[in-house]
Amino acid sequence: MLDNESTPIACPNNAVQHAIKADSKVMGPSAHSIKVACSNCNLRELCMPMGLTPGELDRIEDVVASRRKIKRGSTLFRNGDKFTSLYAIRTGFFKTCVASEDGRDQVTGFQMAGEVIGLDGIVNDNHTCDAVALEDAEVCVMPFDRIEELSREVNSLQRHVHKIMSREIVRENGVMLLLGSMRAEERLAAFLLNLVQRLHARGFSQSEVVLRMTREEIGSYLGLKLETVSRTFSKFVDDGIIEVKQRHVRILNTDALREIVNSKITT
Amino acid sequence: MLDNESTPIACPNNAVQHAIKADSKVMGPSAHSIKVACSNCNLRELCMPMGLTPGELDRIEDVVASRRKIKRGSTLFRNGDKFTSLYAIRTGFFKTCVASEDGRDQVTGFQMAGEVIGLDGIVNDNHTCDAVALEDAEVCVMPFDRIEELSREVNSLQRHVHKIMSREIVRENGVMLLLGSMRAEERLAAFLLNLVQRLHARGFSQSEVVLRMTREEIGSYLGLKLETVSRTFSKFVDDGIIEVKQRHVRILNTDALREIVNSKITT
DNA sequence: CATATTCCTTGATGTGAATCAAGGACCAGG
DNA sequence: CCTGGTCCTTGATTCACATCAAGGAATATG
Repeated sequence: MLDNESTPIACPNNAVQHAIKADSKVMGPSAHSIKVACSNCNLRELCMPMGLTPGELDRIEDVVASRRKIKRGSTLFRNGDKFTSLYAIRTGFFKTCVASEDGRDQVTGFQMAGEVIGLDGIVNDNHTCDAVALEDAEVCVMPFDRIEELSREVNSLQRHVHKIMSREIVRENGVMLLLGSMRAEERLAAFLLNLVQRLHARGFSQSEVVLRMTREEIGSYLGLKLETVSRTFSKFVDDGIIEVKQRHVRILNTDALREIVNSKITT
Repeated sequence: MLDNESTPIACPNNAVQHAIKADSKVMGPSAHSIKVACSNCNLRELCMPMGLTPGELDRIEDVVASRRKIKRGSTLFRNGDKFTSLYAIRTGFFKTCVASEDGRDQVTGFQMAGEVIGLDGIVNDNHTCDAVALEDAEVCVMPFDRIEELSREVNSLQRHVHKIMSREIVRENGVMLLLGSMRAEERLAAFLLNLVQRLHARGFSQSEVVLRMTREEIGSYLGLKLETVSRTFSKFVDDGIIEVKQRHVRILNTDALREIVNSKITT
């Protein structure tokens, strides 16, 4: 439930946050010539090339047209923008959010390195949400035409694209369960567990998180007000489950969080 | 927002509920020989064959392996079932629901004729939700292997499959907005508007709905308790916005419902 | 046809989270 | 270093919805 990435990846676990910097160093100072190399990218086990043979990997590199840097606070795409491409996140952290006509705003997800965003745009050739960088970020731009073209030829890519979309559907099902039936503590516990699980799959600590988003953004995602998020953090601290210092969260008792999520409401 | 089917279809609007019976009559008494003919199906403008040329249409008929009838109350697939196929609904009405380990249950959607279910199963080769028929139903079984195979050859089918998945993602975004930020009245109003809009696209009335689900199921979908759903219905009746007689709902003032959904919370 | 069962409505009461409010910590920029 | 702004915490109060409870309508079943 609530999994963005349910497939755990074997990888070093002692890395500190921000350790994954993809291959920017490898490429050297001529990096702006933008010769993409998925084969060298540290994210290849998580990202688009996942499960491809080396031969197929060569071909998928043609899909990545270019890279794009996004400054913290600016948008990769916006509601209403023409849809052209999917984006694989190389570095950085995004939120996606939808808005209703009357100005209400809902964060629909937080995305990190190796995840793909932009799927919402396919159906109407227009994006229906905003993707905002919560820290300086870089994405691989993958024109959707090319993805479709190549996935007609490379079966495993076709399958992978389908899985990415299906995974997003399943993730959203989990969020619906969360929003529809959980209480504040359960929501926040589920959120934290999901976050560390995904970070862990990228080589980060299982117990430490530096939150990239504000309390208000967490609240929007979880259907809570920022005060409630703050209070619930404080409650967890009082209970000795976590330590919180601003955006730095250390999880002291993962099992306690799991129990909170699965609090059997004996009905 | 909350649209399952945002594309309005030109079709007769004076049909009564249950008018769409696909082509069962056309096929005659030998229907159980199960020779599928999307080309004859009344749903072809909504369903899988949407936007295909006649030539392509011939080929997609090969995708539909068989039909399957599902009695009211029984499941088409269940959480944990092996994923093999997508299902296009020919007749009837389904709900999909996910459950958490501790037994909580969340309806994630209601699906009607022409809609495709089963997408959740692609990512892990297992279904992660239950699909339950809310009335006697019939589906076209489309083995996913075949869909993938054919969509490598028929570009418009490939595109269509992508759009179906993307549409589901966008729909769920809308539900997240609803669950995360709307109040009971707004949720129910949005639900009713969405339902009639989709029924209207199938030739039914814009103002009359026969609900196929219980108050409890509506509540689960909307993140409310059944008593709240009932009370909110009563409130709408008091306000002269709808008439309710059990599961039969007549919408008297669509604009009022729209205003409720867009109730500007001047914050 | 009688009766059980499911589903729905309505009232009374309780409560979790929202709202309102104030102050404090941290950060960026002059 | 100061200063304005953003972000966070905490308390007091309110409110929307849940919960508890009872009865009634509709439907299914023997």
